[in-house]
Amino acid sequence: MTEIKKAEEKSLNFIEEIIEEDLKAGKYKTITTRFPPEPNGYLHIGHAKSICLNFGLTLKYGGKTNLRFDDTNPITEDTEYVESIKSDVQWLGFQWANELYASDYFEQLYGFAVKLIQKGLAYVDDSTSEEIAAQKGTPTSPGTRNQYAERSIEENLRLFEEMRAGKYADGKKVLRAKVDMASPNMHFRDPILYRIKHAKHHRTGDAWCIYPMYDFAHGQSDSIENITHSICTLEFIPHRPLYDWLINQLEIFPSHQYEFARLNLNYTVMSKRKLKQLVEEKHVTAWDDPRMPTISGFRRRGYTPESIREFCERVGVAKRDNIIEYSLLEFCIREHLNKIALRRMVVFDPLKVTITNYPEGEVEMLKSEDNPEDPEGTHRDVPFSRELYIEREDFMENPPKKYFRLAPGQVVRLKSAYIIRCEEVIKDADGKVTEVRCTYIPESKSGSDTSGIKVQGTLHWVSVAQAISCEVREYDRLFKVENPANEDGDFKDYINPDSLKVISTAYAEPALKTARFEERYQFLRKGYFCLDKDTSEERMIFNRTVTLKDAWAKEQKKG
RNA sequence: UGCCCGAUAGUAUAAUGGUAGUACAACUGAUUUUGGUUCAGUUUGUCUUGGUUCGAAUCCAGGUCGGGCAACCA
Repeated sequence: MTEIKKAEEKSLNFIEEIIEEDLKAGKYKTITTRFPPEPNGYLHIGHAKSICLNFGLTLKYGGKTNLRFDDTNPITEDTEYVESIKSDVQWLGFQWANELYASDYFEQLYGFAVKLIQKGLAYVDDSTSEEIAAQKGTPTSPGTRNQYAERSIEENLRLFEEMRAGKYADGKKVLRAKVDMASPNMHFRDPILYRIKHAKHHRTGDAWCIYPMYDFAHGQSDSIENITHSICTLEFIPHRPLYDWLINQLEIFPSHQYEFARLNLNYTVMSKRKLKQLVEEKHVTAWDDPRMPTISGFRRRGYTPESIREFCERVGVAKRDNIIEYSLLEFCIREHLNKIALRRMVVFDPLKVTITNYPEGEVEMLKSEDNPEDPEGTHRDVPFSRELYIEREDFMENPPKKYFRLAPGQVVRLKSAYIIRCEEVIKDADGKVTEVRCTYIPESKSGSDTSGIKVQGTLHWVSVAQAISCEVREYDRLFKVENPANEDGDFKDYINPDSLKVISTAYAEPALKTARFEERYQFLRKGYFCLDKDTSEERMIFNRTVTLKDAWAKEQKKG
């Protein structure tokens, strides 16, 4: 047998390399990761990358992944977000080992803080936030410590207890770690551990009026859960020394933090704050507006979990900043939908075609494949009659070169039906074409064509009498520029005003009468579509998930 | 002007001292009852300057460029 290396396995990303080394070295028998969202907004496609990474790792190497809500700021957090996050993670196809909350650990974290005070490594500071900021120094000049840092352990213990008891108003006191005010790492300059917030927490209610800061909650929660690999994004790199310092001083399970570059997508924004603004200021209809890069937005738009997972796989995991091209996402969804979508015909902008040699009142049912990619080869019946609609753009009175569609004297095939020839053009007083009269070639019937006629183009069509009127929503990029966050001024100035186009004149073939929400459709020559939740008993509404690749549009652009 | 992270085709991502590869995008062409799909092919890259080495994308040093860090946010 020849020693040709078999198609090389997919190379590992840097986190997988670390895990394989750890496992090989016997550092851990099994790994534990966590996905740690703050419930203060909906998840976006960037979170999807993190979800796929964290859950994917434990699926690959064996282990478990917790869903942990990082809910240490009661002001911004809400159960609505908790619910949306859970449903998004499950929709993506992942199941957490435990549903946990940083707020579950408040008592334990309080104990950690007491321990730190007892070790002389934390103190209560009465300074205002302005004073604290001023004393912090700048990245190029060291900070200075104030007199509160000299308080005795006993006094700190008493004061911290009083803070918890609600004796002080918001902002009057904070608990700070005593580390190094001269450190070049700003996070070491006596970071704040606890602050006072007399606010109702979505889970603990009024039980607490002091809340731990991120740095005193995240790493500790990781440790409590025995997280072996705590994976986060690049901006937390400078926090890592503090993460390690606290775990070390507290003498608790040594979780380790690893950082990767967050996902950015061009022509959109990827921050919860900005997405929230778009929702609150009504630039979009909701968090799940199909134009939003949220998981719920993509879901409503018609993206499948498989396609999002494939996308997250393809973008890779590394440490350099990146902006992924939207076309990769589109490739992933087309690839999946091409395999599973049911083919249907829908005319968006109808132009009436009368087949003058087809008997009036006659209706013929023609078979058309549900999906040519599907080996099962199921079909549905499509009615054909004397009066049809075709797409207005599929007819031109004076066509340019390489126009393969209908024109005076020209022939085209109607998909799954007959070849027709354009005989006559009817116009109104303004010269607008209102009807095209054609003849059909009876022996050109699809599947049993003996006409010998060669056509250049095939059109989609519907029979007027049986067609269903419906609405179609076409979406385009939300922003006009590749990276709105990087432009001068307000990112909202770069919103694409044409991101939504509503088509109310669409006519669908009758098979779509039984369209279902979970089903995916390809409207022939138009794109992939799904039923929108705004659909009512009276009217069906379809979202365009993505267009088909369009070589003709490209050709025209070259014009 | 302190500290930290990074730099491979248009965009991502491999190559872990030994032939710079893959995907998307772009472009040709073939097939096609979807101007879709599929297939075949083409173009395009190691930030820079030195050094180490038989050999450097990879190691070392200097530079350049990009990003992050001074919230009682996470």
